[in-house]
Amino acid sequence: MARTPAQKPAISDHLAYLLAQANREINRQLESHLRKEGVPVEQWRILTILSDGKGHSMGELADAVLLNHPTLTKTIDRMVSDALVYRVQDPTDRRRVLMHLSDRGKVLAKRLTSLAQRQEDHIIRSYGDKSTSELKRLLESLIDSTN
Amino acid sequence: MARTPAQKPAISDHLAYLLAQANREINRQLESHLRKEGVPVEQWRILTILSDGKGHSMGELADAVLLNHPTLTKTIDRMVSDALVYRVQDPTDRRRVLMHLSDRGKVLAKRLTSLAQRQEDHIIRSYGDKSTSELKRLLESLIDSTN
DNA sequence: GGGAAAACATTGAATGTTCAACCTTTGGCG
DNA sequence: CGCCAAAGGTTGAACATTCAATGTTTTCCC
Repeated sequence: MARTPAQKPAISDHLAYLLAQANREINRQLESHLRKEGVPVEQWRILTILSDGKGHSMGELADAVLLNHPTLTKTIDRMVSDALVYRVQDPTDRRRVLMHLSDRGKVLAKRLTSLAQRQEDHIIRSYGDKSTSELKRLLESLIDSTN
Repeated sequence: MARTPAQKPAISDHLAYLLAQANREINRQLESHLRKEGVPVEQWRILTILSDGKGHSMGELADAVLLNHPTLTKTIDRMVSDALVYRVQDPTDRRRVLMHLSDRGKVLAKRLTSLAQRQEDHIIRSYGDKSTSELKRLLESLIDSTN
């Protein structure tokens, strides 16, 4: 009697795998766009978050830019050396440090925004407007469902 | 005259950011499931790919498991030390090395498959069957569109 | 056939990340 | 008040990843 083949679980059926693959691909693309300014993706995220002009604590920042604390500390050390950002002690809570963009940081952030926008446009062109929005919507709701 | 506010580009509008965030979240989940066997996600991928019983070259594997070559070489070194996999020189092309699962590796792979499946089920329960399939479909097509 | 170029995998050094331990400051509460 | 636990951030050592360079083997092509 012919049984349906037991169909090995292909790894590409796993959401975890597809996400990792898509993320890798898109991240590569973004990297290659940001290469013009020689800035790593993580620093682009930091600069973008800080662009709102408010001071952000290290904890907030770490969450927002998807880095864990020690990694962020060291990344920020580098950016301070490059005079892109600076630390200010929070006057109302002296455990906390508030990060700010320097003038140099602001200028760079602006240039990066436009490079990142260029990537986004590129994706939309090759992948489609409709699909892109729909994918974003689903990702947001997936992220929500994990909290 | 009231202008619409210039709406700073929020980072969470970027597909690149949403993908990174979702990937991070789901990867964490998967990690915590695999923790029962103390195996990193990358090794789960390797074991799963090799589970088809065919020998895979390092190059193939690197692509399939989303690692670049030097990283894979070193990961495989560890797995060889743990007697999970072994190298065989390709008889038809002596530049290549074909990777195989050891018996120990096969046993572990089986256990991991069930842990990973448990995560997938968990996602489907909390996020929904429909959304999950739709998200997978969109991710696949995004990945396609980048090649 | 023979020599140059490409493909495959690995290596060592430089770089980046993580884990656990640490210091300081704050908040809670007896 | 005074103590102790928790929160915020940093550090140093262990670990993992990356980049460029290397050694083989194969392919191409004259």
